[in-house]
Amino acid sequence: MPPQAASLDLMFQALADPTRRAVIERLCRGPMSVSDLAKPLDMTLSAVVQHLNVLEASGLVRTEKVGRVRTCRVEPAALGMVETWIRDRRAIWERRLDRLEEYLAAHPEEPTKGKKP
Amino acid sequence: MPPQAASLDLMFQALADPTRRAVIERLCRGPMSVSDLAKPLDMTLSAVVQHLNVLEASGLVRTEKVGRVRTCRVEPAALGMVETWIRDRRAIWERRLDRLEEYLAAHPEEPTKGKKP
DNA sequence: GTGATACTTAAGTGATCGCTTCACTATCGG
DNA sequence: CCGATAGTGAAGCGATCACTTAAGTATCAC
Repeated sequence: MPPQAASLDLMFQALADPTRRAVIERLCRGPMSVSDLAKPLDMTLSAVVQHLNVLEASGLVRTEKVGRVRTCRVEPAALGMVETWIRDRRAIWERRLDRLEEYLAAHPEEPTKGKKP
Repeated sequence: MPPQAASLDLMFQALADPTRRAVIERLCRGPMSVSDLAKPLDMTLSAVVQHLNVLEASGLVRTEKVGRVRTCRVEPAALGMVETWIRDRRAIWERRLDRLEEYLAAHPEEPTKGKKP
């Protein structure tokens, strides 16, 4: 799989499932095999593997097979992409707020279309 | 709708769709009516309203109807929740990396289970 | 009032999702 | 070699998704 070919779509999609978020949380503490990841999850190994495929396709998780065990680890750069998108939106929103305050400071006590008695 | 009753599930789900992310990007620049939001989107007004329902249910967007026009705006606190989740994961991952470096510094040139000839 | 505007609601459709079962392949330990 | 372990692949199934069309309601401008 190409390294940075992952899209925000796939990442957000992957993060939308609680099972997959739980997998990521565990992998942030250290790499783990598929079976170990599956142990606390209340579903078949097959289902876990399918979740892992989604996570890997999104770029959030990278896996490597040695012998018969596939070891999974998080790809922090991918999480960083998501974080960046959100931070950028917030920055734009905050910049807008600043301009609004500036405007209100420049036009104090503007009547705001006061109602007629 | 209850104010902070929104879940990460719904937020990530909402953000997983490119149309909905585009809506959020536009709303970060300022509030907008449903029809204005719909104008550049290549789909029916009905479809846009459905996307907005998803966004509002997730807590990412708040809307208010005055007369016959519904005005939509982003809810930055919700975006903050998503950002926090990601930042927390990254923090855990980085803390782990630090411990690893510490360990490697304390045990320099550890043979790493050298292969027997 | 009339007519246009701004949604709203319901029903339907084809695609994708999350999961299961079952059968299968590879690898390791002894 | 054998049996257990670790994972793979495909088919199927009910639920949800992202739309559409079509018909409705409420508000505004005149």
